[in-house]
Amino acid sequence: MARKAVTPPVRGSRSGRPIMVLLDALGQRWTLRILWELTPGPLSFRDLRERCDQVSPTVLNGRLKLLREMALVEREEGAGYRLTPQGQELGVRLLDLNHWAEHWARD
Amino acid sequence: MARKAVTPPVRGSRSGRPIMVLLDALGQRWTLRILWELTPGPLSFRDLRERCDQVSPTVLNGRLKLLREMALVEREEGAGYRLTPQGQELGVRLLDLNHWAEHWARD
DNA sequence: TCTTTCGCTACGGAAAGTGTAGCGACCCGA
DNA sequence: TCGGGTCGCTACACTTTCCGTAGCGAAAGA
Repeated sequence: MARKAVTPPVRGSRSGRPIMVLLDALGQRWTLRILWELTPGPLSFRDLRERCDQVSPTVLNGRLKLLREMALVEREEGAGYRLTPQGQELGVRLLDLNHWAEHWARD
Repeated sequence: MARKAVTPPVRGSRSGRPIMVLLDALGQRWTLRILWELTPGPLSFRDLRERCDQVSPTVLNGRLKLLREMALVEREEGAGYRLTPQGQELGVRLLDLNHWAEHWARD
């Protein structure tokens, strides 16, 4: 498919629209979950893995790499991984989503 | 989710927390994109597929089935697929996300 | 030195996604 | 009444991604 792509790895869409880049990244399994688990505070690689239902380290590392490239997550010596300020802004949206989900579950 | 009842497999998490169900569903490829493409208005199966970079009909149908079970999307005779009121609430959040993404892209 | 914990990688098997072809139902104009 | 077009959707073989487990090298105590 074309998604193997020409040059750049944005994979999901060649439109370049930021939302597409975002949707595509968030649409990979565990990405949203990882952000969610990091919103309360920093976590070590292993702890983060545990929170995410023991997701395989291969995938976790891949996602963290992606999220770091997107400047949503960063690694801090000693404290493990944490959201960047930009990542926290996204986290706020996730919290809102959580709020909505609670309500949605009572349909 | 509670809606899908007891036994099976929300796949991502056994916690039952709605946000987990949601994150898991949205974390499947194309799910977020499909919701996004439906926010402006209803689309036929084929049109929707075209908007989603010609995603394979197999996957598209699978996602639509899931989204319908989650009561986020419904099919209307003649008009194709469209968001339910609940789906539209989610769409609002996606629009907000879009707004943020535009800003985020200028990092 | 021995042990523990850290982030992270290797690798083989399993699952999910992809691309193409095409079916049955429906409509519409000839 | 016969194509020809569109609709939603499925079948199926192929490819990519993901998973689960094992384990490495480094660092930090004991």
